[in-house]
Amino acid sequence: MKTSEKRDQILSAANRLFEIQGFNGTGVDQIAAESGVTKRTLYKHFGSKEGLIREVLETHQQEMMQSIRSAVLGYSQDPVARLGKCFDLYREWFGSSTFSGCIFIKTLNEMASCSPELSRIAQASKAAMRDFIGEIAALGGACEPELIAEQLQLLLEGAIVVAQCGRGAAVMDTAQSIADDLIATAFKDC
Amino acid sequence: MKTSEKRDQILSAANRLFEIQGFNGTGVDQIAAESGVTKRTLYKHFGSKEGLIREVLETHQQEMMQSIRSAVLGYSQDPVARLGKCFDLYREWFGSSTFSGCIFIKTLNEMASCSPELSRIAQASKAAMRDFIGEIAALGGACEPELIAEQLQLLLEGAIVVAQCGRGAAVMDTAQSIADDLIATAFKDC
DNA sequence: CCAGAAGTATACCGATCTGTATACATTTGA
DNA sequence: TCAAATGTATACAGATCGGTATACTTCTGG
Repeated sequence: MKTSEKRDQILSAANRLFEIQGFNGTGVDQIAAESGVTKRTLYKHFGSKEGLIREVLETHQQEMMQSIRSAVLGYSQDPVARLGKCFDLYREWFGSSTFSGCIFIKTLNEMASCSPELSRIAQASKAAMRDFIGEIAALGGACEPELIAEQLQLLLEGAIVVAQCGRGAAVMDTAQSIADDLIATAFKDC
Repeated sequence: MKTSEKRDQILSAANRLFEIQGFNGTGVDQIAAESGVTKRTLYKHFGSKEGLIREVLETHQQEMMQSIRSAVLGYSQDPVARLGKCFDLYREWFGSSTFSGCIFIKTLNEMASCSPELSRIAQASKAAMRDFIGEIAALGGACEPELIAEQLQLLLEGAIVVAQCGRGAAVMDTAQSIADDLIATAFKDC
């Protein structure tokens, strides 16, 4: 019952507009208009604007993690190559013409004071990505999986911000070179 | 003529509210009320909300860089200690009870689509911090000042985001340990 | 077959938004 | 000293905000 074409159109348009204009900068009317539905339909599906944002974030998180998981796990069996693949995916993201930052960072920056619920979802998304890196490291036999996960997360989040500052995908040259050293260390002598 | 008590009160309240609630989440009425001035006075000083935001960002940038400069340059003559001091300052920032992210990252996330002018100011702020790190490194005789500057910027920006994700100041343990290695390398053999 | 779910179209509500108008008070510097 | 600058107080304009009401249509599955 959760599957509906109109519903997906709304989620897709809302996600796109929130990424470009932010949450408070995007009105419900605009989302309805660009989804090709009426406001009535939108509210039937999501109840409120905050409900819509919640669904957008959760759907985005689910699809993103699934996409990263399959790309990384299918790329190689080697943990070093797998972690490198994560950075490649971020590089692609930054290079895409529609890149305009991370919707979860946006959530923390814009909604933290008015919605603990949305903050929690955003934080959970970041934790899930860090845990995924930790899983890869642990499966590959890293000395301290949680340490390398936190280190790489630091680089990836920093890269998002620096890419937004006008450096684009080029920042990944720097990020990946630091990551290579950290990864090498994480799989040495243990 | 640019110095005025009321003007400073407005800038201070606006800066605080923007950091907590974001730009679109903060109304001019609220800023005026919490500054203890009327909207009329606010508009006499800044012309428009965007004009106010611009002044807030430029003032914030000026005061922040001055504060960091004096703290870092006064702390030691040793470039390694100076760079470490930058990380200490960020750790203090994350640990403060009012920490709620970086106002320039907020600007890029919320205003990029509606104000290239504000985006430019935010990007310039990030570039200024990176250049400052580059200066310290260059003065200290680093092999590649611009490289270490970009590397440390990556870590500092990442730390801001991760700190916002609930890790708080603890993330600086990880960031600083990576930075120590990068800094050691930057000042070795050249 | 037909009932209920899902959608459209349009108008509306009260609140809030940025920004302005009018009229008066206070401060201050040449 | 007195005029300009700066401020207060209040009301208002026009637009947009999130969200709802009414009335009608279309799709779909048991």
